[in-house]
Amino acid sequence: MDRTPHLLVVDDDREIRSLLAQFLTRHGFRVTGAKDGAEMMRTLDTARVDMIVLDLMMPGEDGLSLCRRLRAAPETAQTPVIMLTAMGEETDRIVGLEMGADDYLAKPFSPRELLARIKAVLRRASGPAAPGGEGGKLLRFEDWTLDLAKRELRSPDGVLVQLSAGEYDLLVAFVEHPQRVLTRDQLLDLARGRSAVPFDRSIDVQVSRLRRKIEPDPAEPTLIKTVRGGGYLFTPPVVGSGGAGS
Amino acid sequence: MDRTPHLLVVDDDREIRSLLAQFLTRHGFRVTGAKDGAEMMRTLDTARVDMIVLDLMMPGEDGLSLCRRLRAAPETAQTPVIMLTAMGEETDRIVGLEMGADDYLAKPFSPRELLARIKAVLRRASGPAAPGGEGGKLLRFEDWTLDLAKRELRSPDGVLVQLSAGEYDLLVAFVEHPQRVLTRDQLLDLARGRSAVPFDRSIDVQVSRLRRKIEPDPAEPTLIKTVRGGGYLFTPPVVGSGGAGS
DNA sequence: GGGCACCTGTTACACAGCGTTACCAAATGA
DNA sequence: TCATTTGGTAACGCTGTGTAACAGGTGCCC
Repeated sequence: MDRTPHLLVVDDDREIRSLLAQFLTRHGFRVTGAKDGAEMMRTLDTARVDMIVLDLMMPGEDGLSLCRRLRAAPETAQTPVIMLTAMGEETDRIVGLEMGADDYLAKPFSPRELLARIKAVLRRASGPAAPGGEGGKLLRFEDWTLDLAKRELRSPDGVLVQLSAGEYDLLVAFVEHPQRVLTRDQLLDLARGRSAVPFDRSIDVQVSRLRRKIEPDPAEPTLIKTVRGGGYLFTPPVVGSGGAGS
Repeated sequence: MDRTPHLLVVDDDREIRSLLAQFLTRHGFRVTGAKDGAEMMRTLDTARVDMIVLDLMMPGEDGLSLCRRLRAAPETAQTPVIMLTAMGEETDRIVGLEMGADDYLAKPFSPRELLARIKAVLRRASGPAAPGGEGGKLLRFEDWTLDLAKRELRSPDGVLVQLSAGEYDLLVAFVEHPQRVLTRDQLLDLARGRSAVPFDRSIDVQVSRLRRKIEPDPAEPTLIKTVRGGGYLFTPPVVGSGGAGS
């Protein structure tokens, strides 16, 4: 299962579609392009889409009309829409928001801005139906299951593993940033919300305690690897996560 | 150990390069300058670079075109780019995604602002784990398998070979630049992110240790050959992703 | 409130990784 | 051949990491 948020970019300009796709993919999204309303509808018919980035000005049916259709159909009424407007279309922008877009962005816009808006809208929408964002409550790695709602960890044989609060928080920090080297500072920030004091060894000790509970052989760790001079690395891929932002 | 982020500043104006280098160095970054695309590529070929600050307007190949090339090459597709644009005519048209940069800054800008953007982009770049196909992080040479996600090396018979962090980093440097002579300086930069001190023999020693673990006969190395007066050469072809070249 | 169980950060010590040094061998050049 | 340069690697010491032991803190129960 793939919980990476899936974006649908609708724009008649092939160049823009491709640049957007490239940029957003690089930042952890799955992106599909559509050159017009028909292609958009075809995609929506067959794929789960977490959000639509919609150009306002398009030949044929324009973004406004498409947005109205999206809102009218029950399957897409809840799907967030970000509207791209050309500069100087201020009035249209208002109409766009009235039409049911969740946000808008005036061209030309900076990539950083687009990314911020997308994340904000996804976060806002991740409450009820949308499974993107932080939606998934079950995270799986190797054959372990981490239940974020219940704060429970189940081993591959389904046994409940008792974790202390600190161990659990540390594990969540790892699981939400898998396959990346995390410094002790980052882990301290993610799991404890504080920064390091000189000669702080608390992360080391906590990692050691966590390993004792989840590693098949704590003396030869495979799940949580040490990177000398760097920090620690959670090695297995994690599924069920929406890849938390920074 | 030197894990300070390495920035590559590309600008044809020697003055600007030097000022930026000075300022950013003072704020804890390692900075390399390049006066044009060719110099940029040469640096990227042999050094680990965490981020590129790229001037848009340059004689010869301009920033936009360079940025496209960066995005097209698998080794640099993920490297964040901040674009420096001259305020004025072109700016509005270009500012958007057209450039494929992660952020942009209009000249004249305050150094403080650049610093803030750099930090923001670096923070963001380490956010969601790089996508691009799950489990695609496998590199193979001869019959060895190097798993970049898990930081593991498997021998031809599938046995896990225990590598220390330093040995692993060195091997990655080799594997990512196979079949070309790498000087000790380049290896030091790629594997340790630092530059050589006088009479530095650490690479020699580390190569020796690595050979002991991966060469069939360490006395007669075949994988890592010594190039007298030049450096070392990783001989086997590497498949999986990103052969060097260009 | 006192006793108790549990958690978490600190300290201390053992050990392993890495850079430096030193010495030797191999390659190069005369 | 010898002299010189260059690379291989053993040995050593510094530094980073694993973890046992300890101490203070917190919440619970009687």
